[in-house]
Amino acid sequence: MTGSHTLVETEARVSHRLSHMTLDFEAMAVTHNLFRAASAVRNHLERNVLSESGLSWTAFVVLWVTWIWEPVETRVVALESGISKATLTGVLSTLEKLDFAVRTRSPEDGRRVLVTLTDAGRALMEELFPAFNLQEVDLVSHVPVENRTELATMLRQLISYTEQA
Amino acid sequence: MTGSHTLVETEARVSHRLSHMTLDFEAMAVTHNLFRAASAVRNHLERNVLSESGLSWTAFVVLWVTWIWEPVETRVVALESGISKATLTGVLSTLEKLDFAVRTRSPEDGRRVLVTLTDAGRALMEELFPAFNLQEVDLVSHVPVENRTELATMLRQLISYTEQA
DNA sequence: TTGAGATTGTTCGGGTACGAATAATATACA
DNA sequence: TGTATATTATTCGTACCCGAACAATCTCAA
Repeated sequence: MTGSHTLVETEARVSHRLSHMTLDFEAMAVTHNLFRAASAVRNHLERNVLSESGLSWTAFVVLWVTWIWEPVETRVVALESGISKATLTGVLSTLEKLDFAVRTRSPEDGRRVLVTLTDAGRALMEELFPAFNLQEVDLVSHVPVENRTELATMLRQLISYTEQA
Repeated sequence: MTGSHTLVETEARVSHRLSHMTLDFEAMAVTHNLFRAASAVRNHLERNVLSESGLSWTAFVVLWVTWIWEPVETRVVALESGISKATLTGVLSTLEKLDFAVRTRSPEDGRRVLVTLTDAGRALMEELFPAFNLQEVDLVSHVPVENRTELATMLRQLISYTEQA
């Protein structure tokens, strides 16, 4: 998953390609590992928890957000799920086809659409979420206990940068 | 980008939904922030560096990997880029159409395909990569200097879990 | 040397993923 | 009252994304 080359090898190669430029390898390592970790963890959870229920990663996240905040506007679901409105439209159509979620037009504002889970959707989440969390525990088991809170904090600091812009 | 709800609110809601179950909220916070950070940083870099060159995130990563290791087998490119072989086929077709990369069949092994950059591809990377790194520096500026190496290390620990499985 | 098994890249089908354009609805101001 | 402006979800076009099935190629033992 990480690839066959070490970070040191990669840095040496990059230095060679850009020996005339000043680069911040530490910043590079952080973003590089951030994406490797995210995709590795995501693929792992998709294969070990989500695949049997036929749910994609994004579909699960949307279901999760809805489960917590229902009834909730699509605008909020997209924001909380970290996807665009356009993407959400497609994912919601999938979830409606699978009979896990329902769209309702808001009575107060005709532009808004509210999302709710079906009973099947709620049942699925009650079964899936604990299994999901169990895998998450496994996943972070390689990070020393005393560092986990700090890791979450630093990740949040990364997020905070993009928010202000 | 983070959404309108705080982590504390979310935890309270989740507790309410699953009050009868034991959950590890710290593990949850780590993976949650991991994905938020990855997608936030990715979107930020796509908008601020990649958009003007018409390159997608994945196309850039593939180009980057090829740039460093060329000539390189597609199998390795896929592995290093963190995408599947199937996805790479499409991305490489895009890069060939844009005249940034070239596919060559390996002389020694008829199954293998080697990837190389065109002159245009190399020129693009020499221009793009420093700009990219500059943004990366900006991105990590909110993480205290003395913690950055540790952050990279912890992310690598997350990756290491999925490798063994 | 031939044929079973492994490896590699592509194709296929279905589902994200985004920005831009669009249609429907609501708001504000004249 | 009406009309410009803003806000919302959807549609559209293009590109990614994966697993599974596939065809081409290589390996190695009988």
